[in-house]
Amino acid sequence: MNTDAIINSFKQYLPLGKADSAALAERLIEKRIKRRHFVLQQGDICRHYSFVVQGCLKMYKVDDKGQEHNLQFAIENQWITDIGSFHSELPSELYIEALERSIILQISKDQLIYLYVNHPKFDRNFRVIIENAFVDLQKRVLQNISCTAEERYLYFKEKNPELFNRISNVQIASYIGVTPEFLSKIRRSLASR
Amino acid sequence: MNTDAIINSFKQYLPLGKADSAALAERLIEKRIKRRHFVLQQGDICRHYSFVVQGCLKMYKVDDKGQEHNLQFAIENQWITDIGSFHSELPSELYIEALERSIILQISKDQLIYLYVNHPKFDRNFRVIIENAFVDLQKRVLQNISCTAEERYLYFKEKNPELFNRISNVQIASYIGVTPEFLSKIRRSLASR
DNA sequence: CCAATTTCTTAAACTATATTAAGACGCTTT
DNA sequence: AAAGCGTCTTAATATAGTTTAAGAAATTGG
Repeated sequence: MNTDAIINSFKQYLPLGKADSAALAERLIEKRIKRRHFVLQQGDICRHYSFVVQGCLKMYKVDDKGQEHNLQFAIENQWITDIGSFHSELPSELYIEALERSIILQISKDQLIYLYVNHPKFDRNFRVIIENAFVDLQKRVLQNISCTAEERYLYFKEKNPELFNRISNVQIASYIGVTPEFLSKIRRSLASR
Repeated sequence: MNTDAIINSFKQYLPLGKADSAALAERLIEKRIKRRHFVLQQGDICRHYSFVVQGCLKMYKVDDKGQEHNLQFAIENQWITDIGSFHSELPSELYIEALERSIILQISKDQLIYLYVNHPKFDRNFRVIIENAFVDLQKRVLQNISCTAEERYLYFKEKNPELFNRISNVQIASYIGVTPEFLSKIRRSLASR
């Protein structure tokens, strides 16, 4: 199990010392997920935070009509989890599914609390991670209530260049909240300018 | 300055001891805000977390066309701040404005960090507050990309009964992301069933 | 490599929402 | 009482986005 990436990823916040890193490494579980396989399914309790070492995951909800709505993607060095279910220990309404063959590192609630209590840096680090995610999510809400689908598409492309070239337009359409047909129309209109 | 409400509000998470409560109370600033006056204006750095003791505030963005888009409301016992600006110390793009004559308690970044370092319960408490806000925000994104305006309106009403009867329809329309005229249409259609 | 599946696109008809303009109502302020 | 202001509504017209259906191109699984 290679934990370099995850330990490295904390460097941007409060870097971990040797003891912190070791404590973390001991508590991680590595999983390999095939394309189209699930890390979390609706109805299950989300028991882990997952860090993507390699690959790409999506988290989404399926509505009454069976349509999928993408809430979040995660590629290398990003975290993904249903925080609501994780903390409440109630069944999740979401799926987390691999878009590519992926390798993830997971930590359970018990182990995370152990880290919070015994290695205070994790407390701070995870708060910063959530705060950043929160700010991004606020921007997304503002966009959803104030921008056109075309603007949301261009913003997604600009802010996620890596992801943009890695996933299908169907996935992007589901994320920005339009049908694939309409996204196709947007793309044609943009191309012809 | 009455700090009962704010100390009480932490009870639902990790209750504060006497020393914690006193440390917090010492670091709060009380402000009285008149209707239509600002706690934060676009271009200013957001220097405080604000806790509403009494009254009602809204946080919103003004777009290029001068339209307001409501990101968040806060009534009694709720927190409001531009977390992005607060942490980055960069100018905010948002306004926080009083919809009613309000009383708030504010804490600055320095003082908050002091609490985090010397009274670890605040670390945990503020993380939980943000996690809960994060989960609500995710639900709102999911709604925005998957529900009709009518569904968003009904959900808002159900989840915010207090607020619903306290603010104008113009404010609700701006929050759910439709024009006031269209909200009026939705309401007529609902009334006639 | 083949067969199956998914993806992307097009177009026409339809539905949801925005825009513009106008008038009615209730609240404040003078 | 009058004037002004914000709110709510209505309606006509315009635009944004969905639905349905179909076919071609690309990707994937065996």
